[in-house]
Amino acid sequence: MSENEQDARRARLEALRQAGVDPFPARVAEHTSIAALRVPWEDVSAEVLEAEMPPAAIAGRIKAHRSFGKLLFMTLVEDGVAMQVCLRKQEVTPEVFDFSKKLDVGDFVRAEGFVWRTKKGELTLDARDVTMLAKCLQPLPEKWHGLADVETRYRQRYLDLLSNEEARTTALLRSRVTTALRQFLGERGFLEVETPVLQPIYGGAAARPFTTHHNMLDQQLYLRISDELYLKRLVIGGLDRIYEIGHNFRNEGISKKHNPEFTMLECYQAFADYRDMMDLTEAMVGFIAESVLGTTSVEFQGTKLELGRPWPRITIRDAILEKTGVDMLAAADLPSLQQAVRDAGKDPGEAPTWGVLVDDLFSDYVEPTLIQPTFITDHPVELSPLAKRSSEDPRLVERFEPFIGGMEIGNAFSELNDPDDQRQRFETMGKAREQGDEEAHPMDEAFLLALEHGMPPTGGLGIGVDRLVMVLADASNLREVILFPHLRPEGD
RNA sequence: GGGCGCGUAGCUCAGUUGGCAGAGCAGCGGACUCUUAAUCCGCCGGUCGUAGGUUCGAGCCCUACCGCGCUCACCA
Repeated sequence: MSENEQDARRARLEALRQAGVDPFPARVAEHTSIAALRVPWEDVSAEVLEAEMPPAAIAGRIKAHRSFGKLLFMTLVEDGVAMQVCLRKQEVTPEVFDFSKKLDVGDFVRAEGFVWRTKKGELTLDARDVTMLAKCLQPLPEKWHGLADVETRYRQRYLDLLSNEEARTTALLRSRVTTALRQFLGERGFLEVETPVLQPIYGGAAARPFTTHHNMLDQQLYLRISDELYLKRLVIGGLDRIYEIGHNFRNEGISKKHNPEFTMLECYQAFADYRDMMDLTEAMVGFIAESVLGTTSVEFQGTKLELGRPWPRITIRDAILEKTGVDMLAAADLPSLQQAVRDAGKDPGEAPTWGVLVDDLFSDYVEPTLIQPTFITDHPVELSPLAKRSSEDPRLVERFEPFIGGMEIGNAFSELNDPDDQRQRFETMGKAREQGDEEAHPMDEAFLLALEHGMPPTGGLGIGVDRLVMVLADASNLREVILFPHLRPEGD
């Protein structure tokens, strides 16, 4: 016979049907989870098991299948936990033995028998009956080397999860992170809310949006680039402590730190400012690390990070001054800042405005050095259209960004609640748009109307959940912590 | 978008100077009552990413394209 493996599996599927066996039954007869079954018997001796013969039934996917003449072993896996099953020809009907011999790796079965221990000491289910739960028609990745092809790991993540322990570990870790996040915020009285993904006007960040269309309304809509403007409306409405964990969509480049859709936590606390949000951020990240890893000390890309509080708080002015010798506040317009940069022996580049040059200096000379958790604070107002002005310097805002591992993992500020100032900021952004800045914020009259109804002093915080998970999972690429990262369509 | 690298059997990978496309695992047939990467014997399995070109002859050299990775640029 020269059939390939798929054909062979199809043939066995047909044979089952011919024999009157449903290869995809709906019901699974009574069984115990493998994890739960192992617990009471893990340390019980072969002699005791032999004498007691505890009856048991388990269900799982066949991970390995080894057959001898009159003896057969297979390993079942259920929810990540494995257990060996054996069939002895003299103990089962010829039908059951024959059926079991023809099972494929990847099939799901239920096995019923007695808890037992082999001569090699392995806890095993000595089966008397085996039934089909679901046929697997495709061969699974090789048992020894697993699945290494990066593209296949992303496109067919289920294979990655099945064959690479690390993929499973990361998925579990990510889930525990969001659980811990909800626990942390819930304990502090924050309410989880949901706001629109489809928005008539996008806002809350500087980014190009994805555009879509509602057919019946004949309305252009955008996939949100941020939840911010809706969450603030809720604060105005008296929901004083709220958060949302959801996807944002930004129509930009893809890199190991950027996916077109990513998970953002945004939370807002009325009667708080950005200092309070720094306290909250430190406590939150520490709590999450402690919850999922049991420690705030983590290894990230070869460096030990201490995520416990307190984190240094450095103004963006001081950070740039320290790394470049340039004082952005002493050189408070574009030409003088450019000159200061040149005087420091560095290239000011093509930055069109003072604020952008500040941002460039920060990105080039400071950001890569922020390995240990650090708050960078007090950004130029020009870069922060939704943040409240600093009472000490109107050129700056009460804003901070937390950095870990050289990555920006969030953004936060004392929220701008002066509707007239907010209108001016929008208008400034409007001019930038006219000058070709596609990422500048569009005017949002509905949001301004909401602000005019009064928003309390409020602290707002956004955390890039994917990047935080990267740090905790020691992942070098965002795609490792996103189950289905965006890829180009498969070519031919 | 630029640069560099990669793409060979279902999976993991070899493939020499351009000279008949290979191994292990998986699969198929057989042996086997304690294996757990089972073992042993036999067999099947290929659009060498795609399309062109050079050559007597291309997995290998050249060109274009597709996909993936790294990196730079762009970008929170």
